[in-house]
Amino acid sequence: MGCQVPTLDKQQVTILAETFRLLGDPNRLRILMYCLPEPRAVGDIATHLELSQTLVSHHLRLLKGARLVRGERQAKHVFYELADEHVRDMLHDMVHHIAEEDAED
Amino acid sequence: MGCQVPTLDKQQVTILAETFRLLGDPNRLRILMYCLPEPRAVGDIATHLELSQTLVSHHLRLLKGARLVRGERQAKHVFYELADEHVRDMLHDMVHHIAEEDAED
DNA sequence: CAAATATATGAACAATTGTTCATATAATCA
DNA sequence: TGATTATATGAACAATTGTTCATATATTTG
Repeated sequence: MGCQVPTLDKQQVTILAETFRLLGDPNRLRILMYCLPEPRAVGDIATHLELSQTLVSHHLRLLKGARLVRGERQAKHVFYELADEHVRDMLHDMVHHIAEEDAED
Repeated sequence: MGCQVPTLDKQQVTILAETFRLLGDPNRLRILMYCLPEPRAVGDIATHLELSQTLVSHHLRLLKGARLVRGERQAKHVFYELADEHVRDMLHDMVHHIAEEDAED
């Protein structure tokens, strides 16, 4: 038999859901994916994804609040990157699973 | 160097985000988690999670639409279970990562 | 210092979404 | 068949959320 998923109580599930919710917006997810390979400046993200600077800032604030991302100031620029390896692995796993599901049609 | 996450285009990211969005609601996620160990009837889910039957049905319809869950009728009851092993693994991985992130505080 | 560049913040609005209520469909049993 | 149980559906509403606009803060450079 496979691994057991530990049972989470109502509150823990809500916390987990909160993370999923943040990943659930296309633009926010695109921002995360773009920051995956290397730290990116806000303006760079906005230009590359064709989003307004304001919108990118708002989204980054939410992602930062959930510790999915962290930003480091270098002179006039603030570079954002994934907060840690767990977030990176998490995205990797999800993309992997989604890709495999698509392939099975 | 670690594994590379394949670059997804705008549309693919949107599809991925759609899955995350569905997992982003606490009640929907609780329903999924409850169906993780074994197939569950709608009424059972509603009772156990203290949600209205209507609400559970609505959520199950969305989850089913995204192929996260599938239902099988047995007489008067419809039993829902996770659609496949990918969904199961996906949830497992996510819970795993979230749990580890919490533990690092 | 003022000007310029890069990012952040707050208010406001449109659109989406979770939930409820009322009701319909499906299946079983008397 | 009609009655009962289990689930599904549709409309309506309240609340949340993504986005924009205007403006503020921070950093560098003249």
